[in-house]
Amino acid sequence: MATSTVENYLKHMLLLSEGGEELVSMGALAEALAVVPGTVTTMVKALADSGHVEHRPRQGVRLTPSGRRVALNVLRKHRLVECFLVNVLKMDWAAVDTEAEQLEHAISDEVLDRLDALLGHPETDPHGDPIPSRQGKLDSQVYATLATCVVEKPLRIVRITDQSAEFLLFVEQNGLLPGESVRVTERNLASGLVTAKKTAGRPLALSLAAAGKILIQPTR
Amino acid sequence: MATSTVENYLKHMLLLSEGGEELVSMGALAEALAVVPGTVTTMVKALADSGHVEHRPRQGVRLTPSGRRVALNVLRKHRLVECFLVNVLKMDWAAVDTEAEQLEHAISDEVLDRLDALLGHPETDPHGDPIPSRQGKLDSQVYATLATCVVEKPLRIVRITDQSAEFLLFVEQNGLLPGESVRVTERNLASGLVTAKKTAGRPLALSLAAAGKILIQPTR
DNA sequence: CTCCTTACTTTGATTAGTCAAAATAAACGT
DNA sequence: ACGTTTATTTTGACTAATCAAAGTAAGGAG
Repeated sequence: MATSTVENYLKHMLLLSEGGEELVSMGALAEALAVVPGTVTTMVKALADSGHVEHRPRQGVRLTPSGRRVALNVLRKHRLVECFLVNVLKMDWAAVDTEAEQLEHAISDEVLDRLDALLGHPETDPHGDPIPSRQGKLDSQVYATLATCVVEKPLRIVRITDQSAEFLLFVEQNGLLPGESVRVTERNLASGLVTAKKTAGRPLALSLAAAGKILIQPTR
Repeated sequence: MATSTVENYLKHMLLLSEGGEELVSMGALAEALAVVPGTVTTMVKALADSGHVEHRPRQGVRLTPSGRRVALNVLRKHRLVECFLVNVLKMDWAAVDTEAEQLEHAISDEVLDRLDALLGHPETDPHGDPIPSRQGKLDSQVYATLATCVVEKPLRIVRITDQSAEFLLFVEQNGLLPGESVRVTERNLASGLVTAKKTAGRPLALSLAAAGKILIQPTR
């Protein structure tokens, strides 16, 4: 069995390679895992020996099919646990990521399946992040964001791509949860400001950086 | 925070000292934790340094109040998780101990409290083992067993003190679950055999060793 | 082309937890 | 009381994961 450290390395490689790039850099991984780069190099070499990754020295690292399988399983656990914590235990949206970080390494596949059934086989977690299927299929649809969408068109929020409690709290308090309807009334590249408005609500200003973390799709 | 290894040492000390004895021996701990005795000695000395136990060289070890507090918290997590797995996820009675072994170190106090509420503040887990209260109170009532009770008196099974899947499966298949009514029709010390009979059922023979793992109380 | 910056790798050391096997102490039987 | 058994402790070594700091490669900027 993979240790939880190994599971974390693989999970973060998956998350970092989601964003399109093929090879994941040591620096990005070190950042994500909160360790120094030297540690990552060492660990990645070990992971390469065990066949979970392919390491191109000085270039980056890529998951092998076996590594990807492990990573998807961990991600599935993480996101289903988040669903459980929010939907069943009614926990705070912003706190569940930290909790799931621990639980994802402790729950068995058996528990995972039963949790999945209990929750009615959800397709996304409370933040809108897609849940990998039992067979390892992960929805990798590319969405527009409040920073890139067409102005004045009606939109639906589908996903928040920042798990920090701080940002999630902000999102929650301004009613920008996945599923909500919204439209962008103004976008000023020069000032870096985006103004969004819920169907029945006052306008809300956000930075381009923040707007870029809110994924949307056109309504209808 | 205590590592899960530390939590396991403390938990097993608590369980081993439940049986009345004051000092827990290195050998018993090593056995329970499936490590060699030398490892336990080393670890116990570290635990003593951190104030969780009091170590009497060549005699044994005892939990300090702080160690006991940690141990009770872990045990509470373990047993509440077992309740959850059986009552909510409908998992197999005999399998949940192993699962809980992992989860007890991964769930936060926050999740613990919500789980407790969800389950309706149960007092015992599915095997009848008492759940420590949030304040650290643990029911330490001493029960009679099928090996020690009065013959022919009506009894109620309250607890099974063996978590091995093998034994639990046997218990389950013969309907000796906690809550069931039963009486001992015969006990032969020479042959080491106990015969038990459910109110409406055929007599069942067990060894004294097995009978001693089934705790009971007289009905009414 | 050379120097500089930046990312990456290597090296040596550290911590937690473990085992094997040797050393020691206590208890026990005759 | 003496030697033997048994439990415990000690010692030396190992693995996983980590960091600090020194070394190395690759890609610009001039």
